[in-house]
Amino acid sequence: MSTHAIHSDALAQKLADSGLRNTPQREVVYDALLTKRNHPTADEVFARVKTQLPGISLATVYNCLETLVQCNLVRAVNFERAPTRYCPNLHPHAHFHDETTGTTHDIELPENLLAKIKAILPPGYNANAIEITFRGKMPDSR
Amino acid sequence: MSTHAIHSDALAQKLADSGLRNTPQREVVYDALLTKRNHPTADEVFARVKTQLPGISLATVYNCLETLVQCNLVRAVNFERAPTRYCPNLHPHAHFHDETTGTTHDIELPENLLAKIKAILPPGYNANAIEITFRGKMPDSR
DNA sequence: GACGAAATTGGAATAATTCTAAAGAAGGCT
DNA sequence: AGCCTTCTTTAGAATTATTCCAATTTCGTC
Repeated sequence: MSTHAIHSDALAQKLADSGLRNTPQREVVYDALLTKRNHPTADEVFARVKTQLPGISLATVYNCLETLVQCNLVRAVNFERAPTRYCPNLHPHAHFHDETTGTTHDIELPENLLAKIKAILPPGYNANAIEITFRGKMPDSR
Repeated sequence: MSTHAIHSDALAQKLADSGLRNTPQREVVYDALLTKRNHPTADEVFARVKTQLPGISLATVYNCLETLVQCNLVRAVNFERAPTRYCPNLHPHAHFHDETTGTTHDIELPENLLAKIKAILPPGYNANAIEITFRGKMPDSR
């Protein structure tokens, strides 16, 4: 069984839950994110999936990514007006943006800290998403 | 002494610290942010300052806002590819983006919590900026 | 196998921001 | 005061990520 096929079941399931169809395009896009988890942009995903599905269009890549975000299989990560990046890590986590290399890295976010952060909201404020982003330098960015 | 003048001293000081000049354009842009602190976009700032300096250009508004950000007088706030908003609140704080109205609100961020958040970074990671953004619904957004 | 809905496609359109080159102000120096 | 250099502003063009559009294509269902 290929890596591709391993994930396609979970994908098909989530899509079905949302009343959406599974398609080759959605599979290769999702697979591209899972295979190399370095927060690619839509353009980068496009480049990757073209090798597997040469006829795919950039518009479709955008559509598929949006669909995956809607299904909660992928998170869209925005950083200071740079192109949106996509992240298949569903655990609660923050992002660290390395100024030197421009790369983005996941930072584990303990549940109890997440709770503490949510607790700073005044009563009545109801957050259904939190985004925490660091900018700075990493040990090995020379 | 006008509100305008009250702030222009601090502005002139910070600009001088960075080797930059004070100009009428920079003053009215900064004043526009201080007078109505509702996280305006560059376009909104442009609309405000035109009443005081009719000949000002949008490019200049962008330039001035960028200058104020460089001087650490203003923070640029980005939320999911929406136009950048500008915030003259220099205290450490998070942002809450109300899904219903599209408005952005400052949320006080206690120093010790900020320290705890920074502490999740692995050794060697050096953050010089943190951005924390909530998305959700506020009590009074009907 | 035909029908209707959903998905994909290429290209045009959008919109925030940045770039560019020229004109305008401002401070320093003699 | 006058000149020189540097910084700033300006208008408009350019850029670029993303979305929109209308026309196929695909797919599940009857």
